[in-house]
Amino acid sequence: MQDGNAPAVSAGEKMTASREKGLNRVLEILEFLHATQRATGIGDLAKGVNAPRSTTYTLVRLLVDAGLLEMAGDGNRVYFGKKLYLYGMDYVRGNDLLRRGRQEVDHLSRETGETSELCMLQSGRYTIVHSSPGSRPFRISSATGLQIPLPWTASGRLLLAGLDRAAIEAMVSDDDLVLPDGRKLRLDDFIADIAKAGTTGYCVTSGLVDAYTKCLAVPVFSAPGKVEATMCLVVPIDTSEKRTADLIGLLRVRASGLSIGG
Amino acid sequence: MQDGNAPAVSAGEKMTASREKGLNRVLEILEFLHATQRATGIGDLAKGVNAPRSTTYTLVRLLVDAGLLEMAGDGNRVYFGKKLYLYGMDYVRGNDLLRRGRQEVDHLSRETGETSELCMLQSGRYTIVHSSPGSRPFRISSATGLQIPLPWTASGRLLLAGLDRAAIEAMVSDDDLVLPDGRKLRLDDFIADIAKAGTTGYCVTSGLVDAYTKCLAVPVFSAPGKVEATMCLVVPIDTSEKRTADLIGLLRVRASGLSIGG
DNA sequence: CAAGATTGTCCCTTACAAAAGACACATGTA
DNA sequence: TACATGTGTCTTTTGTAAGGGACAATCTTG
Repeated sequence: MQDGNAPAVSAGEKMTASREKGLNRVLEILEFLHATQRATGIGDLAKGVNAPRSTTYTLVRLLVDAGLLEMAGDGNRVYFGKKLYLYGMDYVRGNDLLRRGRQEVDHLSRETGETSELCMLQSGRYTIVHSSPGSRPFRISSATGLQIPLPWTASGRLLLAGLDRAAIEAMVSDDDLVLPDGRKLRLDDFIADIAKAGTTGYCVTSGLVDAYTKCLAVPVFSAPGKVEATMCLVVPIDTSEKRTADLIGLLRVRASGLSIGG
Repeated sequence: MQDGNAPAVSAGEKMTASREKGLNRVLEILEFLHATQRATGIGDLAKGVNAPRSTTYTLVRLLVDAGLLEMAGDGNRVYFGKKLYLYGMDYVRGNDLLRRGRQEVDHLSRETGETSELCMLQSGRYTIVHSSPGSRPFRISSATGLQIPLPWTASGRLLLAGLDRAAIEAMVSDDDLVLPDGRKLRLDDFIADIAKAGTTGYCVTSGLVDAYTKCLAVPVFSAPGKVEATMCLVVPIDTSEKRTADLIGLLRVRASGLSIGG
């Protein structure tokens, strides 16, 4: 039986330092680069993913040869490579929803002037898959690919609609319920929100991730009842009732255009 | 010394069947999916990359958990996952040239009505990184990510400009010199073409990949003398001298806008 | 419905990759 | 001039993951 699932070690950092599988190391490397969003030296990379230098060198060379990573201009830094871009484009091509969703989001933000986003569940976390900045002087943009705890967002509530309590609990850790400002949501309230969002067909949250914005989200269905993604608008928190309602109406129309059998 | 670079085994398929590294298997899987461009069953995948079934199952599960692959809608097929899309977007974000190049290509094809492409070297092969179809009734489009032997294209000649003979020979296999219609280029002619393309600053090839098209290409520089990419237009082979010249002129202007210190 | 092919899971063995660490060579900085 | 810090390459050891193969559970198909 051994242990199997990483024992979390939080701080200790000794943990028998058992051998790691190369593939996992690679996944960590990619994730690390995604998190840092910049070309990184191999030494730093080794530190960042907590891997031996020698191993890191070997893996990086392999990945560079394969084209998944590229040496960044100046010298000894690496970042994502063309291959990953090509694979990503393949994903888009194979995924109608994403392709059309991106267009719709771009269109929406031009039309409304507000920041617009397409969001999906990504291995149990809320992920901004595509976003288009609004025309407001102050940008409220979160980077594409950003992963945020589900309870922080309106979209999160919609994405979990239709799941039973157990499934929801499995996806939401205790930490996730703590908002950026320190407040802590009650799990029951969150689950109630989800149920409500599921029935009303949209969700609005105010001042959750920050104090200045409201998030209006609607579901996009891949099959009746199955929420595949959400589209949302991020607007100033003082947006009027009427405009909010109008925007939600617009969102719903557009989302239903994207949905399949929803 | 062992062997190092895969001995090609063409047909025999016995080759001591030495153990393969998991990471390499993964790279093969990704490459296979890229080549087939469709969701694939795990069994077929195992056959496709010539790996044991058990290994393939393990690796696929790992990759699906990591989000690099996703189970495709119907049942037991897999294809690229959201993670790869996100990494790909990171690549674009970190790569000015690609970002601006894509825009320029889209713009060019709208402006001229011709199919327009951005091409780069990708681990020693010519790769269409982005393409935008023209407005002609018959589409002359090759898929993004397609890899083609360097000698078949105008862009290939430009991408190799600046390299010495040895480097060129290393990049071009004998097979690469055989055109789709069976004709075989002479290596010396090809190298002469490269030199000429390097000095004139553009390259035109007629009827190389197919009998109906001409390819007009210009280099994009990432540093003086260093060709990082090419932009090209694919036009009907009977395009007039004058229009051809005009288009090349346009291409050169746009490419120099993209270039850095070129 | 039997015979064949395909799918998903599990176990055991051993070939081999990950890790540790030594080395040579750059840098920077007291 | 020494001293720390970072980089890139090599070698050796050993823990473990890849591979082979066996299994039950579906789908095909004549």
